[in-house]
Amino acid sequence: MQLNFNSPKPIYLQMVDETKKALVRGELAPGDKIPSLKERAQMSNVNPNTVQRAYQEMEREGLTETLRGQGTFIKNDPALLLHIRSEMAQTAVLHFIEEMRGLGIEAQEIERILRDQLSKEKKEG
Amino acid sequence: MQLNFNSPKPIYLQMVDETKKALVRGELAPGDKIPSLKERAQMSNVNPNTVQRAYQEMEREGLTETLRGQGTFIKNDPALLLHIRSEMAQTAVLHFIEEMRGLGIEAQEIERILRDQLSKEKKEG
Amino acid sequence: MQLNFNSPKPIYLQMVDETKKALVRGELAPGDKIPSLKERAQMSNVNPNTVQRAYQEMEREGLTETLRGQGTFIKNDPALLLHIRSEMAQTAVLHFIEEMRGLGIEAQEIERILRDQLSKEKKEG
Amino acid sequence: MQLNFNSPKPIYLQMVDETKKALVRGELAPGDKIPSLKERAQMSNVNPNTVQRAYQEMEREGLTETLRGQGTFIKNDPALLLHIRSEMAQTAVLHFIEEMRGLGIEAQEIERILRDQLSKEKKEG
DNA sequence: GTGGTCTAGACCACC
DNA sequence: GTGGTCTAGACCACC
Repeated sequence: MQLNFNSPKPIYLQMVDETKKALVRGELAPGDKIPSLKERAQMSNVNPNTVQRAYQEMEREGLTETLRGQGTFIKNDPALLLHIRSEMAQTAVLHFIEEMRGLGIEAQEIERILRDQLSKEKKEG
Repeated sequence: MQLNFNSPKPIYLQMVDETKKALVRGELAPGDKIPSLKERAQMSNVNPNTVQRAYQEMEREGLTETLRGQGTFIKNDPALLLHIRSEMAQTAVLHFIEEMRGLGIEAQEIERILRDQLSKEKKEG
Repeated sequence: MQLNFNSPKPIYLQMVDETKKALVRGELAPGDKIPSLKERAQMSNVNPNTVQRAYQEMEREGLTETLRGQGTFIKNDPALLLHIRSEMAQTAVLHFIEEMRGLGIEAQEIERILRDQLSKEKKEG
Repeated sequence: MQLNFNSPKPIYLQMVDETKKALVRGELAPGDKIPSLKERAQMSNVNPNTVQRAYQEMEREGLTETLRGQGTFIKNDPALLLHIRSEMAQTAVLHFIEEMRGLGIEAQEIERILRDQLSKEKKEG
């Protein structure tokens, strides 16, 4: 859960994204309780109201549900994980292609650039 | 030159990026005069102060130079275009890979997802 | 006895209303014993403190009476049922009219909208 | 714009409803600018953050749109007014019928009670 | 302890 | 001046 306090992207949205990623990576599972507002606020060194805004957004998106006085839980919906995974991957790939096209770079070269970078990282990593 | 006024990315940085992309795509060439603050402000429906900040940033990055009383010009440096192109493509591909890894998706599947999307767009487009 | 835990209306008041409705519908009768705090708390999946507050409120409104060691009973007052029925119906109709007037909808159209909805439900139901 | 500070219904939701009603009653029109956060906060004797939450909710529901630095406007969508009017009237009538059914009161008597109240108000008013 | 609402007030980008 | 984000901290209903 690394937050970038200098990013123009609001912290509460970064928190939503990080929660989705944790779910997709299997670090969270449907039905899991997520930390309370105050716990998360302390962990992330952020104001509880900011956490609340993130949790509110997640609830609005159908990612979590809240049980009064008990806390907030990842929705226990088996399709949720796959849905979020494909949604986020789709967003990322579309954004990438759009960026490259904005540079006048087309399909073949886009693929090549990705392949080059991946194999470069493999050698180095 | 499409600006997204709801993006958290500051408008002036969006303007810098759009100028870079126009250059890379060949819509602008080294040595070209770019619009005056006021022209650009009207074209983009943006406050002249915002344009000024974009122009300052471009100057700071070595992308443009201003000739007193004559206006602002894309720097007449033959290497500039290639440099910006590879810099922006590099940024995009690194960002994309990082996003996908954040979802627990690794090299092979990243390539597959990109390939799928590109061929899907080819069919549809 | 359906409680809405996301309603802004306090749970204990929802419980009072539900008890009144059960009485008016004849599911409870004057003189009937109502469940103990603990029973009701378990049935409704609610904290006993919340039930207690509901029971206090019902006592305060003259709806119930408690006999030491024997439990809580719907008051054995023949007029009670009719009184509550007309009071709740009155509250509902006044609230409805006020809502509709707030939308600039006047008597004739209010009646029409109600009639339409009732006949629609009749056909469907 | 009368707010009830003692209602359990959150103030920000009351503000959303009041704005919808003003629109339906014709006191606001599509395209109109609504008061700025600070103006509205002063007018309503409420904290600007509370107003902002109301405005945010209206934006989320597609009722308004925000132009950076210029303010918040009722969306200029001709269908909006009728849509909200019928949505709110529908909600009210369904709620009313449900309340009455909860009291064991059925169609004919529901209609009669409404008619009686309306003609009573006519005589008195 | 748990989330929900609200106040008070700061700082920011943009007009 | 305009809305957007964030902090700090209060009070509430419910557990």
